[in-house]
Amino acid sequence: MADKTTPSRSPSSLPTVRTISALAGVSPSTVSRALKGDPRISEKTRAAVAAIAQQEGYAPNAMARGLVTRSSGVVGIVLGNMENPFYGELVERLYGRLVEIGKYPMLLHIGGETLDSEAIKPIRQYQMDGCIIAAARLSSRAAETCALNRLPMVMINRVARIHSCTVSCDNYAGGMMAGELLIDADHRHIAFIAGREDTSTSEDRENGLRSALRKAGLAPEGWARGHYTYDGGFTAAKALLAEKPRPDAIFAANDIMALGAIDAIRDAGLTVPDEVSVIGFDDIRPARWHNYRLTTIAQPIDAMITRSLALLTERMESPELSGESISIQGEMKVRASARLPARLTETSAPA
Amino acid sequence: MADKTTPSRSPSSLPTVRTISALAGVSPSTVSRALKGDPRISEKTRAAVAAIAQQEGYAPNAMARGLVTRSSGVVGIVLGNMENPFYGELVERLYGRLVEIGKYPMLLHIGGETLDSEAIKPIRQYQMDGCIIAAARLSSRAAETCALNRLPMVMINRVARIHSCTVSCDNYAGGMMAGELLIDADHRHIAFIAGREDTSTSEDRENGLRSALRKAGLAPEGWARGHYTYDGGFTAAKALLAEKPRPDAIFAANDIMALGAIDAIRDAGLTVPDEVSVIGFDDIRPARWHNYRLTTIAQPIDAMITRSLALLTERMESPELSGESISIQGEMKVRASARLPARLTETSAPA
DNA sequence: CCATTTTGTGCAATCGTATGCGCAGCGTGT
DNA sequence: ACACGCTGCGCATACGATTGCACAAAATGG
Repeated sequence: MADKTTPSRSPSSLPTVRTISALAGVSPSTVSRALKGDPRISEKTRAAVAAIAQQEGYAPNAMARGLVTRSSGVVGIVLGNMENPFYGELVERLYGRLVEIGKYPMLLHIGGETLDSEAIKPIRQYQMDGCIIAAARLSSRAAETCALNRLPMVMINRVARIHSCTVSCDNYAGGMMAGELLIDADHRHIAFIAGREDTSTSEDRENGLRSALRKAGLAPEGWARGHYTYDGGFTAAKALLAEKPRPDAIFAANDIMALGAIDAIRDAGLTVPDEVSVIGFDDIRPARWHNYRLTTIAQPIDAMITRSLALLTERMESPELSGESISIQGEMKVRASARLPARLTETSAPA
Repeated sequence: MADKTTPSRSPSSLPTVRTISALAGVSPSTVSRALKGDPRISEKTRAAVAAIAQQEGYAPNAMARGLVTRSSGVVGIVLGNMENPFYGELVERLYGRLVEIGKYPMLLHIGGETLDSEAIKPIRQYQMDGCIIAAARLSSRAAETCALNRLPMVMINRVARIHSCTVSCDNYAGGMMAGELLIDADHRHIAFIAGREDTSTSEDRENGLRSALRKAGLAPEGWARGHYTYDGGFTAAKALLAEKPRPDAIFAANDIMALGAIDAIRDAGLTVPDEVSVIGFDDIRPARWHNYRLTTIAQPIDAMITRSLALLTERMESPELSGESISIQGEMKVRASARLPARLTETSAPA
């Protein structure tokens, strides 16, 4: 009843390479080669096969292919806490760039800080081609496993404890820019709201600020932890405002905390930036909202993605390449949440 | 040199079922059965195999397994515009629930409205077990393909044009609740900010509002489109405020537009809720921010996920099940952006 | 016109797992 | 003691694509 070329299966079943080869009157190998443009296949056959494949809506089974090529076309991605819109923006843009290079993103983890070996299991099970890790770190056992398997991997916004690739914004320079802007505007009591403990991003931004302060002969005044959340930023700012002398400027390690800080300042009956200036980091979309108009250092998301993917694809071709760290300059976005230095205002406000 | 059980491969290579079977002195089939608890395997062998597998860090290759079982363990997810924090929250929670049932989410699309057949290609290539589509719809060709392949699929917050599953908040009831609250608080000029064209969510919420207005003998006043974005909500509100009579309340089809509306109202020198009340829909996290304290109808995200996954898993077992639509009641969160009805305030404000 | 290269295609093995079926070995009933 | 059923496990094949190698046909050179 069922001949060899069309084994008896439910009619809705997907076409396989055999279906196409039967229809085209060639062997499965020829179909496979034709479809991927192997130069050994004549142009005539290639066109014929392509036409039939197109018409039948054939697409090679990724699992079968992955089994033999040992490359699944899947790259894992792990994201930070989704309360922070930064990761939404990141994944949105990252997604598009990945499919452009023929890779599909599988979610490995969201929102946790440290990935244990359980969390990275799917990497092995699905033989992922690579992995992009934003704002998380690996447990030492997990890192070991990845290194052992030579998994191409790039961390965004966290330095890895193992020898691997890192792409980040130049957090130190960003912190310095923030500090300089505040100092230029004659702020003398500058406080800092830190992110989560033990995160290089927060530490680097803080160190940048401190360096600017030191250069100006100032000491840091006021420090609180905001855990990278809105509520954290809010309560941190509340605490800072209660100190004496009250800070006249606050630099938060990320935007979402900065927004919390602005709300806390206003909640305390003070105005931004007249009584307290606020600067954030990231340039998430809410930073542009009319109510906030947050002055901030924008992370160069697109550039970071470009570099990340370059590092990744290089290593997918040559796994022996060693780790590399790239840091890209951020751009200061001057808005309304921080008082401007006199030299900037005098031209725009001649009255 | 290389014996049969350990074919010559790079030393870092992953253990396979053969590795384990050789170590345990049993056949590969026994290993496979032992690890999935086949009752035909004796307890003793099972334990021995499990121990070795554990020690070697063995995990079955998902692609090889998927190839024969015709089920990949992957479910596709498509998300709406990530400017809206709602989808960040959704994916964060959805992710956890999926891994609980042993499925891994692969991103299929983000932010676009209509999925063409190109976009759903990975569904076939990776033989996905199912698909969860939030705030998007399928082109008719794409829908056809899915139906043909009997792909279990559930749409969140959009009704499908084909016979499939839908889970959504009861948008009509939600719109009505919003309307009733505003009317109770003696608002008489109630405007609406719509989302994107042709989205059932926006239309249902609007119809709910209209129904409440009708019941109170009121006509809707003011209508503008906000495209489900902050900026859209901002400009829509600006336009509405310029109309005469000026609306004394605005109901926006989602929170992000409502926040834009609040900012527009304040930007116009008016206060919320004294001069204009605002109600949103979703209960995204920024709605709780101190600056906004947005009164809104909360989407029951967890319940929606639960029901979605139930529909999905049912259909993964029995693909012949027909489509089903579930709508779940939302919960009104009364905050500070809408004036309260007298009956609610008199007890709490006895002065 | 024959030998040799080039070009295009097919055969068959392979990737790692799952599973129908067969087959030992053991226990049990008569 | 013999037949029979039951338990526990292995053999072999299938899943769908890729790819090294062999090989036929066509092109080329002498």
